[in-house]
Amino acid sequence: MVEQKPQYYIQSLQSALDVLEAFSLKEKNLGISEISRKLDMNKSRVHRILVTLENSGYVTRNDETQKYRLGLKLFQLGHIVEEQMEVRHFAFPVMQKLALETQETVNLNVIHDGKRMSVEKIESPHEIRQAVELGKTLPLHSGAPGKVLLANLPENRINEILHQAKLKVMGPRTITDPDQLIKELKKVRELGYSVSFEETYLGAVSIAAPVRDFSGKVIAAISITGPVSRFSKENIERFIPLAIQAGRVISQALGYSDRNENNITPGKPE
Amino acid sequence: MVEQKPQYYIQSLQSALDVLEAFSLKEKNLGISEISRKLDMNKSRVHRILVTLENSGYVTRNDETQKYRLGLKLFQLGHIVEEQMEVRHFAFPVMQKLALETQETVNLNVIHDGKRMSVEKIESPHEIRQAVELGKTLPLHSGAPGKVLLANLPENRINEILHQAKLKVMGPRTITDPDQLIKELKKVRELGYSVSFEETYLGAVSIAAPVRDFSGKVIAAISITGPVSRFSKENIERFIPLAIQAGRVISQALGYSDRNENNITPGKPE
DNA sequence: AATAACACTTGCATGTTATGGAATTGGAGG
DNA sequence: CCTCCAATTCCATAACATGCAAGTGTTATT
Repeated sequence: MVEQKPQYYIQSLQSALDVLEAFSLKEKNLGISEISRKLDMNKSRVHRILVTLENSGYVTRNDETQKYRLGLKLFQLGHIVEEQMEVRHFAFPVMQKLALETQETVNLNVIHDGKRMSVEKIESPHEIRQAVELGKTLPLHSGAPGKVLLANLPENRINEILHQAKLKVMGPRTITDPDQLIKELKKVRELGYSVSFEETYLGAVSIAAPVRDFSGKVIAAISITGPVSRFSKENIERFIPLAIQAGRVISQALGYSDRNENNITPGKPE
Repeated sequence: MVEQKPQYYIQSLQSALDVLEAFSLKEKNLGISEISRKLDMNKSRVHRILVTLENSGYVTRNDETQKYRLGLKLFQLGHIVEEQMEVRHFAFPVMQKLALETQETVNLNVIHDGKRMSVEKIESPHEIRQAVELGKTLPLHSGAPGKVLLANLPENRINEILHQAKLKVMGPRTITDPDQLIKELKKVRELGYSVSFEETYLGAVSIAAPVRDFSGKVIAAISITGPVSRFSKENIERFIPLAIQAGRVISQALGYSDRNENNITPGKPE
């Protein structure tokens, strides 16, 4: 929304995309006037956009309430995206193994739009566990998977993200000082993994390691998350190499050859 | 595409949606000229649409090949749709039970855009099994789940679908004669289930039963699918009541009260 | 190495068509 | 019955999406 706009681009289409993005799990049902207010758009414009979107199944209307929701066409397109993400296929069996070994929730995270997003998950069998919503986005500066992804971005991108706005406090121990974060990210690059205590959620610990493609670029982060109560010092020390190893196995499946394991292979600058 | 267009609708937006739908699992990577040819659109128009879509993450561009693919924003929106489909949540445990009892692939299907679409699946543990792509659409006139969904549509919709074009042959035994299909659909309504032999795929058998919402309207079909070799007469006779029962349990979870089990409750006309 | 073929990008003039505003209809609540 | 708010419809206007044509770049062909 506050992005710089490319030169050749279509404003009317952008408004329609904004309308789609006005919907969320928290606000699944929206009426024309609501959207109109929320996006500060003329009502007739919103109306016409919704009529067009509905005609192609991007939204559906509930005849009773007259409100709209996101439609099945998005389910369909979303699953095409899901299917074509190669990393998910390679990652899944490795994630299963990791989940079995740790009995904790395992996630695969990627960067989307300057945030991190979970694209695959296996939930812990414990009653108390992290429940993940696939597709939900969280900031990069908070939590182990975010830090792994952020740490391996080109330096200018890191600075952009750290300085673009005040870093949002997500949990009790979110690091919001850019300088401290820069140090932390350096450590993440050197160690090849990241741990976070309650940075994003109260009572949650995460351990994350990078996943690289054939070129060595970090394209995802694999993470183990669970409640502080089960993440004893011993468990954490056991989990860290498991996470690193899992990341490495997926990377190799993607064609990355990890010849010199002690060498730091920085993310390929774009 | 050949739909009648509502009065108040935005052509430029429609073109952009058409561009999105030009992508599929078979054609995941498309260049500007390809799309331009495929949709008979001016190249600069396609270019500008893609720039705008890319800017919001609806498509991504591969810098090497210069081609575009569908982007993570669609994954995200798709998962919102997935989460908010109540029927999936109620259906899942019932589907698990059904899969366990039959050891065959179980699917939940809904109607989308005059076709049937699988929105949830549990695959058979057997090596030889139906492999389902969630989100893929198939015609309603072919296969047990399609017939269950079609049979419970209002009569005018049925006629529309059966007569709008020549019914496509999908498998060795697809029924393409509208009159024969109408008889078949009547039977499906009376019996409360449907069986299909190789109507959609060579060697595949399906059994499907309806799922109703609180109002009695059929909103989904639950199906069991597998290879002819395992669908002996005895197995089919065993599976049919299991499918019906599964559909009934889900319907009840949705608030449908099945007071008179022998009464036919037709789909509520819109 | 030269040339052809093709894909993507850009600029600009044009008129199509998306837009805002205002008026109308419809439904919910008091 | 009246009020309020939401959705729908109409219409005049000019904003801006569009097509065309030229430009750049890359790959294939001779």
